Amino acid sequence: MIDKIDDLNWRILAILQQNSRQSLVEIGKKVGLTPPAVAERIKKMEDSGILEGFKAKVSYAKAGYQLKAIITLRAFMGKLKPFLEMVPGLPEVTNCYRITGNENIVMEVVLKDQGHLEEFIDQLIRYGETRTHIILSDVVSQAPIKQI
Amino acid sequence: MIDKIDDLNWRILAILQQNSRQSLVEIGKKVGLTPPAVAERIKKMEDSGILEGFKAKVSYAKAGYQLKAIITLRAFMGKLKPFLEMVPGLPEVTNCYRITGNENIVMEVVLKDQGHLEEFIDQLIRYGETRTHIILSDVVSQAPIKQI
DNA sequence: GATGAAACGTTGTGGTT
DNA sequence: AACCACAACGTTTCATC
Repeated sequence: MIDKIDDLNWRILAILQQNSRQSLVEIGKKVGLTPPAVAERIKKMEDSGILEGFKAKVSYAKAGYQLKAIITLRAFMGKLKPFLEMVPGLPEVTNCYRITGNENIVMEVVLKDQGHLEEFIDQLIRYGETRTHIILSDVVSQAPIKQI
Repeated sequence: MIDKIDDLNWRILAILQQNSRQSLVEIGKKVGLTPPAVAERIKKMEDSGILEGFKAKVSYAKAGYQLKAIITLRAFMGKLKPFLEMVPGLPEVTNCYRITGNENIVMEVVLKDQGHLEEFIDQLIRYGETRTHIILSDVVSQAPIKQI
């Protein structure tokens, strides 16, 4: 397996992060390799775990989720574990992290409307104290990972 | 253009969000359509903006970013606009949102190590007061959007 | 990594419901 | 309007160098 990423692979990663639906011919032209060489490099990066997958990005708004929010949770004593087991089942939660600091959890959630937000927060109050921040706009959204 | 998503399209979206590198033949088998019918549905969803794109997911850790953090910023008077113009140029910032509440901004950042984190925070102090939370673990990560 | 051939997938046309 | 069948085209993959 490979562990360091060379410049050519960084360029391939940049291309695939921007748009993964390009043919090996197109990618090869951009980086100066033949299609089989590109295919082999992509396969090796998948095998080594650098490339975790290829996913479609769906518009939250067009899918009917008009509201996004950041919610932090400060779990009650003994309620963190039940929360961690329950949260992957919530369809509204797109990201959830355990964090250091006064709060234990931060979540990014998508919601239909304010009523939906209210219902969602009501589900959480038995696990801990929440703080909600409505997202007004995306400044940076899923920026590609760049070379250090 | 289409504005509502029918059940068949939701199933196609679920498949593409899980793995966008499946052939039209495979997708067609799963949803009970022929490849041209699947292709036409995907094209229409792209045209209407429901499908925003196809992107490769890269491992932060394997790319050399050992640390993730959530940083909130409470911008100083007159410093929010300069910050919003500057932040898309920071390679460490993968997501950045304007939010309601006491803080104006929440960011998700990737970093090499603690020294890198320190340097990064130092860049921000001229724009406002920051609060940093190290991410200990991912509980939910880029969950697919589901049907309401 | 390149080349060339075979296998496979995608895309367009025409026709059906 | 949405889908199917089939053919033409492009892409991926595999053997060999």
